Amino acid sequence: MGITKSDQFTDHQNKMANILKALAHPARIAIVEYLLSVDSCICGDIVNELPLAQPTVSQHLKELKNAGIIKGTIEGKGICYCVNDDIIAEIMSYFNTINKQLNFKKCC
Amino acid sequence: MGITKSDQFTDHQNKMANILKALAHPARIAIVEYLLSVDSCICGDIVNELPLAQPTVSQHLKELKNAGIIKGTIEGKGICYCVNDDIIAEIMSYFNTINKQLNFKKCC
DNA sequence: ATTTATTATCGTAATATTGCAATGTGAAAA
DNA sequence: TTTTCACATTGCAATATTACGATAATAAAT
Repeated sequence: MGITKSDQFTDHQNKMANILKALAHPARIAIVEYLLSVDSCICGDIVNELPLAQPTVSQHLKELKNAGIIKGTIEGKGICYCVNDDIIAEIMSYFNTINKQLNFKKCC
Repeated sequence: MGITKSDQFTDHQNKMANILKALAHPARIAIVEYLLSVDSCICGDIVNELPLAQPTVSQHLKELKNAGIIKGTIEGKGICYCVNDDIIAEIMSYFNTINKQLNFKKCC
């Protein structure tokens, strides 16, 4: 099928899966890493930094934006992008919980 | 196309994307959460816990195993599964780095 | 040896994702 | 206002993913 049975899982499970899906592509990882590699917002040159055509980059940026991973604000002619620290905190908190549960297991 | 240009990105970017992709599905999130919800290894009843058919669950388990997220050891008739703490640590370390870089940014 | 229980694999259908050329849009600059 | 620049959208082709019925494989139990 290719269709996920989202309704069979909890909202939180679907939410986490969606957030992680947004990061589950090397181009989108590369975009996030690039946004972090400079001291301030990036206005304009993301396309030139990636080995992909402009429409492809635009699509990846859209997916990151939809998942809440990055924020974009219009700045004159171009757009200013930066990483949304709230969602990074959310991801870290999720894996922290997982890690805590792991510590209580004496296993395998 | 549907084909990712992996060769255009670094090994680490591809590796992180693959790890996160393994978790980027609510069924696989649910599997991990279930494995953590009990005190020891799970031997046998993962299929009954999920709202999916047995071949589908088997396929998801395989993807989690391939990505190194879970480990499975044959235990008599069934298989004992548990979460691989090494890879959870790796994920946490990655987002910790991201978070540190975020703190140095005064942005947007 | 046959049955039973558990997991894996195959084949296939439906849908999703990735990538890009072509084209559209909107705002600043000329 | 025309051009230019930056980005978005559309449309399409190629490939990947998700799901499951049918069936195989494997090992314990009978």
